[in-house]
Amino acid sequence: MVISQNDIRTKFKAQGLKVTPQRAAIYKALAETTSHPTAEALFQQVAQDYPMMSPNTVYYTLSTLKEAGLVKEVNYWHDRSRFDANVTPHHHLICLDCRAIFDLEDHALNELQHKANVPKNFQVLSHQVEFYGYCASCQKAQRHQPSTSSRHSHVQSPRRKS
Amino acid sequence: MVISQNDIRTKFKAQGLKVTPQRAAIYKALAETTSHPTAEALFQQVAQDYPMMSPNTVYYTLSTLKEAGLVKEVNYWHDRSRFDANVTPHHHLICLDCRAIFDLEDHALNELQHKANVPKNFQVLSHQVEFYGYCASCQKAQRHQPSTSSRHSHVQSPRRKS
DNA sequence: TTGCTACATAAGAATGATTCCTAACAAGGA
DNA sequence: TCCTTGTTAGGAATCATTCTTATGTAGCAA
Repeated sequence: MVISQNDIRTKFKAQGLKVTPQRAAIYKALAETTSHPTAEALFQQVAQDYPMMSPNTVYYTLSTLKEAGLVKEVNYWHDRSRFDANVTPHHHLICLDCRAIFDLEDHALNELQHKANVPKNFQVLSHQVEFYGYCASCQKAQRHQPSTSSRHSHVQSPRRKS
Repeated sequence: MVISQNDIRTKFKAQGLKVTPQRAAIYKALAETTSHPTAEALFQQVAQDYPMMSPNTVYYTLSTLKEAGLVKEVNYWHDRSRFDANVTPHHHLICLDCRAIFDLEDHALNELQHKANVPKNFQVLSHQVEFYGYCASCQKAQRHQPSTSSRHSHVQSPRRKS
């Protein structure tokens, strides 16, 4: 999907973001693919037009665009491996604040892969539903404290700020 | 949930795994929690009983148990961040072989969070369904080649072996 | 148009989860 | 009990991501 400089400018302005050539190029590259690239892949591509580009800028820009809601991190939960000895099909509730993961058993959800509109040429072996939101404790905490991050600890906090 | 040494021995034997004290302790710790711990958290806990334990052993053991199907990595897709400029609700098909991510639009899936059996005290903001399996290309490739990993490249391969 | 200010960029160093390498060890079969 | 092979511990290496800092520039105001 092609996206014009004007579209980009409009989107950025709407979020109060400065429009810089690097920033626009990174967003353009991401908006014109459906391949869910890594930061590094984006860097490789954009660097062809901007040889001085630093990987740093890609990380910084993606983080900014993410905060502005213009891009999404597909694998939100990528920071560290999390393990489970429960290998039967089940699903997860993920707290965006304290990052706790709760199990959700819901038989109806287990049937999705037979019902969803998956293209025939993709062979599905399993699936998993992730619900994102706030757990009971974090909802309570939010009534009293400003909304920074992890205020209390069911779980160890992420290794990096965000 | 309590799990006996005998249960552990039985499960391990069934998969042809040696039963070592460290390995049993790591599995026991994981089987007795629903908190989806990180490797480091498991290490912290198990190290209380096995002061000589190395983090290395935890990683190695988890990888072994994972291959044996005794444990699961919750966030399969944790290795590197992947980005998407499509911020509208949609879902993903994830190829276990080449690790490509394909978009899936399915309006019915978008309604799940209103239908699923989520506890009332968890406030759901969004959700996402991930289907795991093999994409068309990887299915074809598997007819000819032994099943190691990434054989062809829609996408850059992971930075580490598995 | 020009100058200012705040935010953006580049470059390099630092961080930290995970993996690699290797030597000593031990489980389990013979 | 002995051997073989997979396991463990320790330390070094890897590499995505973040931090730090100095320089650059977008966008507003005059």
